[in-house]
Amino acid sequence: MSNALPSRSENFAEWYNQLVLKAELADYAPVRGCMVVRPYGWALWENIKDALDKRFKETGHVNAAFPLLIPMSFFEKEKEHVEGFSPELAVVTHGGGEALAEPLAVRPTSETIIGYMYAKWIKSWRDLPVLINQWGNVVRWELRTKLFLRTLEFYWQEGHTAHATAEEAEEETRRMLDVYTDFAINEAAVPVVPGVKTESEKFAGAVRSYTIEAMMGDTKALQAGTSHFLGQNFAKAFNIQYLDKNNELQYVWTTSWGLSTRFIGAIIMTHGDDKGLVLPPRLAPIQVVIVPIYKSDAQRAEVLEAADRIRRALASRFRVKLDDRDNLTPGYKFNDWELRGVPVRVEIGPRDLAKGTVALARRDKPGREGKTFVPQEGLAETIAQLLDDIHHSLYQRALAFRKAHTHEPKGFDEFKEVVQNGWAYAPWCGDPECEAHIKAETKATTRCIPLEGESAEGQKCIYCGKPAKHKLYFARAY
RNA sequence: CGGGGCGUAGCGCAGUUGGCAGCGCACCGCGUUUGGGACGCGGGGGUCGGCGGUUCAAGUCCGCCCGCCCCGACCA
Repeated sequence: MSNALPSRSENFAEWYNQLVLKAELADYAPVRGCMVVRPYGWALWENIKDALDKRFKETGHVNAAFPLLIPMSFFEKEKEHVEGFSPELAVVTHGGGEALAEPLAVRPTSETIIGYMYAKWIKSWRDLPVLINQWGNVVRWELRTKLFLRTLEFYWQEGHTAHATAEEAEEETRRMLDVYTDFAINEAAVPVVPGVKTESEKFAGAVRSYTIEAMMGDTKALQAGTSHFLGQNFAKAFNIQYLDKNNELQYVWTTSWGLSTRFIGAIIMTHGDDKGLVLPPRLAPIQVVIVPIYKSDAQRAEVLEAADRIRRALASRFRVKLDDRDNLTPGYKFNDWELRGVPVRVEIGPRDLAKGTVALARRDKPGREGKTFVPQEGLAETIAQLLDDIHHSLYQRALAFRKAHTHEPKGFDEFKEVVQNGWAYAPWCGDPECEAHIKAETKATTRCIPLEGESAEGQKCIYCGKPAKHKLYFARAY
């Protein structure tokens, strides 16, 4: 048990850090707050990327790439945007050995440079809508960092669209929120609450921000994806104008939406257990690992041959790995693959050769409990069903966890109590000052006003007692 | 930036009153093992975070600096 992780209940933060390192998802880079995404972590990101990219294309978007360096002056054009982002900009002041005439910001997000380009490209109502997404990296000089959840540099996609009308832009904003919700639930098995951010929690420069909020294994909330209706703020800042059908000059309406490598953190903290990662089957880099078991050299040859035959038979349907490392015992490999979160493990040994079976172990039920013996005949179909079953039970388990830790406190005393270990769903007056007091007293922030929430009609603010405007979720958050 | 912890082999650490730089794991070789974290024997590997000082002698004492991690304020 030399590689044992701390348990989640004893130290969740430490469990998380060690798990990321030991499962070889990422490692600390030489620069504070930066991480190296290792091949296993990147493979997971690639699967996230593929699943999202497919959805973006299906909803009419195309990919492009905008530059990493942005003239500093661009950030001064939108008032809220500059206030929001200036403190965390990394700035390039020198190039080619000389001081630059104008410093360049390393992009923290690309609304400004894309806005600048859209102003060039958009002239007519016929040019609209513009539906572009970019996969890339951004830099934000955060004070306090954590692997995947908040690093100085992170990878993400950012969609930027321009529309003729507010209605169309709003519709786009909501459509992409739906895409994220669908992705979270149906690919990552992560239950999320889609909703609207309050004024104080919205994106710097947005009219309205939407979010998907997920509950982590320690009951804290994580903003797992965002979609912003930017109104005409950036259009006016960057002069993105077009002539409408009546030959009148109009500003466009824009949106932006993003999901980052932070989502990997969401997956880890939603599904992981004390033995390590539990990866959702549809995103797992390795869906099935085959562990051969043998004693003598003769057995080894026989078992490996059968194991490889099984690998080939499964390879067309699943991402499969045969663990033929000869210097490790099966017991070690079982633990190793459980740490790495592989959803299904196939064990094949001499006894199976004789009987035409394999042992099948499911990661969501670790140890001997999740192990069954099944015929080799029809194995692919058995595994397909098992992966599907694992996906659904992971989702249901996480959903049940969230429900069990979501409360509707009667008064503020109870509110303070429940947000120490869960979410509070409570009425609120809508006053940012009241929101700030709640945060100061409890560390809980407003997460979102759920799209499918209850009316706050006739209810009183959980904090100040004034008439409530919304019923929303409060939680301590990452 | 405030509080805490730490910097010695790839990782985790020990190093007493200043006196040959060590242990466990990992790694390499050989052999035996292999159905829930195997074992024996033999090996390789060091700018003790950096700079300066005290001393015959510094991982150890003194000063300065740097870096990382954790907890807070800020944030996807």
